[in-house]
Amino acid sequence: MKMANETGLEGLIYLQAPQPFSLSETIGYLSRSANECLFHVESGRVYRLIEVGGERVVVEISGHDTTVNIRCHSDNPLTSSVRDAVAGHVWEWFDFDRDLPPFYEQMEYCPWMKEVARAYYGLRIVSVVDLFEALCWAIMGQQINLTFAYMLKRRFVESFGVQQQWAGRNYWLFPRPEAIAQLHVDDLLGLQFTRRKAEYVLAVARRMAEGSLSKHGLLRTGDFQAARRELIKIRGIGPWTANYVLMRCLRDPSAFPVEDVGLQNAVKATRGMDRKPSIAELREMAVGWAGWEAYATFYLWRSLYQTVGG
DNA sequence: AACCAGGCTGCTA
DNA sequence: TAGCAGCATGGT
Repeated sequence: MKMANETGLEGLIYLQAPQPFSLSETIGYLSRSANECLFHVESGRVYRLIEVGGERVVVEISGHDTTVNIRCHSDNPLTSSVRDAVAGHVWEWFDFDRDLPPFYEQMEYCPWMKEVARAYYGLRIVSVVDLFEALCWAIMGQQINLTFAYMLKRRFVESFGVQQQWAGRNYWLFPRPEAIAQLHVDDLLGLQFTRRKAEYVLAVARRMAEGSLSKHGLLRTGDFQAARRELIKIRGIGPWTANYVLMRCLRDPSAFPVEDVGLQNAVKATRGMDRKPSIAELREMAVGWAGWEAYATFYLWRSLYQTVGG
């Protein structure tokens, strides 16, 4: 991983953000749900508990578009290796490796998408760094409204996750596959998982716990298509879920969850259609996005809700 | 109260 | 191979 000008002093890390980058748009995206249980936004700052190198650190993110400040709160003094790992985590979280100008150049040829691209200029895909979290979140979100999906996630996290307090507030780490692998379907039915979703999540947890499924393994060849095929072989992971995970976790900029109802509704609203586009129509509309489908999708999702800004 | 929701599986033809 | 019923449950 390449990191630009990362320096640190005690618990403070400065990341020089690649340009363009908009921290306020990013925070706007992170503010989309009041029901989010894994991080929160307060006074324009993002707070989240992460675990890197065996160390648990509450990161507090502030700053501006050119420099992102990460204040680290931990029980132990930060070693340089943990500091590097925190910096790397945030770097990936905000997709700082991406060279974004080609995306905007390409969107200029799509009359309606270029407006969306301009509206959220500097927004980068906020990734879900942990593969297990990304898979579970996608499975939980299948065919239900987002409000209910957030509730399912909260119950799952608060039942089986790792809790830590800082400054009088509870923070949670997403449950580990090893913990979930030991559960039974019945343990999740009480959280209002459907039987199917419970089966899917447990099977994914067991694969990850035994090591037959991992982020590194999926990315090993660098072939996103191969990763997609491997994911779709798993029961409960269909095209939408595979593409969602490729987009949010494996960071394939061409991943395209075309089956996504939210995306369809965003296109309908953006283009003033009187109905949702069919999947075939959406594919046709997206031919000009080639290579950047994930970014176009993310921007369209962003257009679905309004925030007061960072 | 019907219809929708960030789909997937497994059965039919 | 393609089409589709059934799933299961909360939100609006």
